[in-house]
Amino acid sequence: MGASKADAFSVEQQDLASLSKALAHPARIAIIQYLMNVDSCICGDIVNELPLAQPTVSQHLKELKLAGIVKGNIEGNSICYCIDTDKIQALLGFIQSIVASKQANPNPCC
Amino acid sequence: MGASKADAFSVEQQDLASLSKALAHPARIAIIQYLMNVDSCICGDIVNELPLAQPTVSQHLKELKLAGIVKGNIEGNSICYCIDTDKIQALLGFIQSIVASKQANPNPCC
DNA sequence: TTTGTTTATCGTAATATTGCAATAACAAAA
DNA sequence: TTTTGTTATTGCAATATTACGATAAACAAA
Repeated sequence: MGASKADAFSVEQQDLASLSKALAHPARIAIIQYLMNVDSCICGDIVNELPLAQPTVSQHLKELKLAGIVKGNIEGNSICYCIDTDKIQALLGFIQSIVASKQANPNPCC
Repeated sequence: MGASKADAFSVEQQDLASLSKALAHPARIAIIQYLMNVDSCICGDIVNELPLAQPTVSQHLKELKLAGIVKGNIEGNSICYCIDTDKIQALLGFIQSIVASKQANPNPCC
């Protein structure tokens, strides 16, 4: 036996896990931080910013795109990548609810 | 060659990725949701709530504990697990900043 | 001490992720 | 058309994760 019993969980649980997984690599965090700073969205030089080869960066971008955290526009020769906040709001809401529930209800023991 | 070039990234990027990785499995999302609902923190029956065997649940709990998202107190025979919001605040801040930066700065192209 | 209950650890098989060289795909420029 | 620049895809090796049976460890209650 081995991996992936994910189907036994709710769609919401799977979605939150997928979004988290998209953020679960330092290179993908770095890509997001870069996209936040650049703001002019003249991406394409993301490869130069990261200590990784071009195919690896492309693969990480693909995962971010698939998770709906980033979207890309073809812009002539190169591609313009930007942050997409639609999907990530669900994860934001979940993490906010964790913090809020703890504040509203300080645990009796720990 | 293969996996793990994580050392090439900043500590902050690694920390955010680690926190995200801890959330990157539906079982661990389910555990957190359960701990939020129970609020009396009489854990231990988490195993009955999940479609997974006891060693697997124990392993997921260990990962959450290691990431600092959950902490456990020995309570006589069983163990009382609760949510720990200390570490997760960093991830909350990061995701908030993603959404905020996009609102403050709607991209020119996508 | 023995028994039962509860959680952790070990060992291992199945599967997923990561990283990159090689190469393809494609648009723009020459 | 050929060349150049840019991003995607393929294939594969290295490594990490997931899941669980077996077993250990810890402790309460007989």
